Amino acid sequence: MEAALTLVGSGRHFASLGIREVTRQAEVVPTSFYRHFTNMDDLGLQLVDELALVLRRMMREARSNVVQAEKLMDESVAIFVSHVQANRNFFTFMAQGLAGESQAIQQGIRSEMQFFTTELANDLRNLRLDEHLNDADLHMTCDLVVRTVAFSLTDILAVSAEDNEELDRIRQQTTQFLRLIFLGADHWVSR
Amino acid sequence: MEAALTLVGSGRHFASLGIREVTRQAEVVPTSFYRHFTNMDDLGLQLVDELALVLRRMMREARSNVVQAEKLMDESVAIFVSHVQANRNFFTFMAQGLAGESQAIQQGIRSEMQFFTTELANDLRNLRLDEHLNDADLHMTCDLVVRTVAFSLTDILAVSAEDNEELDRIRQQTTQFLRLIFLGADHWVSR
DNA sequence: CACATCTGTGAACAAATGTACACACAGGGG
DNA sequence: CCCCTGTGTGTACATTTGTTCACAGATGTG
Repeated sequence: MEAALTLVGSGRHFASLGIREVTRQAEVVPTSFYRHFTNMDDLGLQLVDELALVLRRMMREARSNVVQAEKLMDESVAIFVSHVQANRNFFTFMAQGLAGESQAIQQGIRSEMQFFTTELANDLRNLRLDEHLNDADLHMTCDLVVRTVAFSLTDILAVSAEDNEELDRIRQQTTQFLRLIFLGADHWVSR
Repeated sequence: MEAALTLVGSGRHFASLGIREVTRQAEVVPTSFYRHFTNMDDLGLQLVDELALVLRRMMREARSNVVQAEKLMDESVAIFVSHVQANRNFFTFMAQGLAGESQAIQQGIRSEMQFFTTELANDLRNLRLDEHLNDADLHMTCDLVVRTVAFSLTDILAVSAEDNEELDRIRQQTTQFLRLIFLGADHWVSR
């Protein structure tokens, strides 16, 4: 799995990886592959499972950093970006899987995002933010937020990890997106 | 190119297609491939060029349908969805390329989206909407809109083309996203 | 008509791929 | 101590792949 991620991180697309290629990278004989996976698809699914862990760790850190609603967005975005940097290959895999991977993998990533959305909605409820929104509308808002952040993934991954100038631009832009969304949510009238 | 799109439409990922595979689908001998392309990457780039045409056609139709600001969003979303249906394979290719394809292809799709964003901003200016926004903020808003619609692509492509019920849900959801964004834009204060 | 340009064909080949099988060795539980 | 289970190895083979080359028919232009 690590070998697959390495290859993905080096510009290859997961869907185009072969068994032999992965085992070569893992410095293991091709036959060994079948000891752990039946398929490349199988490997992908297990990667999704690990990805879930990465996301949960990120969520935990974001939650523990809630100091004030004021800086909430800037800090959350910053945490997101730094986690992407720290797990670049994982997130590259995720970005690739958002649209394109096998049915099952795509489904897995998608449901992970849904989970994330739900958790975010809960958190906002607990923080007593956006109290004028009913559950459906709050969920809708969070959905849009998660999508927006997920999309910014492609921006982050498109720039080299050291280009701090550009990274800062992305952070700023993403924050602005979120600000715009929540501003809309503020004035949203639930029916 | 048509053969490649067909394969992509049938669940394969573009990055995993081989020359022989494509020529087989095209009912042509492998050697013929080199008469037209040097690479699979080359083929992909030419697909991006054609994709640009598809997008422009869609934009034209959306523009000609501007009747009133009231229904603008619903109709634009409807036009988008119907174009995706009509060019399913093309849009599948686009969704795959948003994150994952070779550097050049990804870059191509990305710049096509930027073009789209700029055009949208121009249109809104001409319609005298959101006049309180400065150019930068209007562009930012349009960027978010385009991203949101692009993301909904993955939703549309994930459901079968006949599931009208689910499609309607997606249309409705996307429209709501846009409504939320523009509501935010309404109250945005440009500095 | 002659000619150049495009596009497609067939045969060929070295390289790589997925998968199967029999075997080896390590570790831990009975 | 023995044996079972998990993991890795080496060999093997039929398929598939990318790419090459020389050749053939169509096309349109002079």
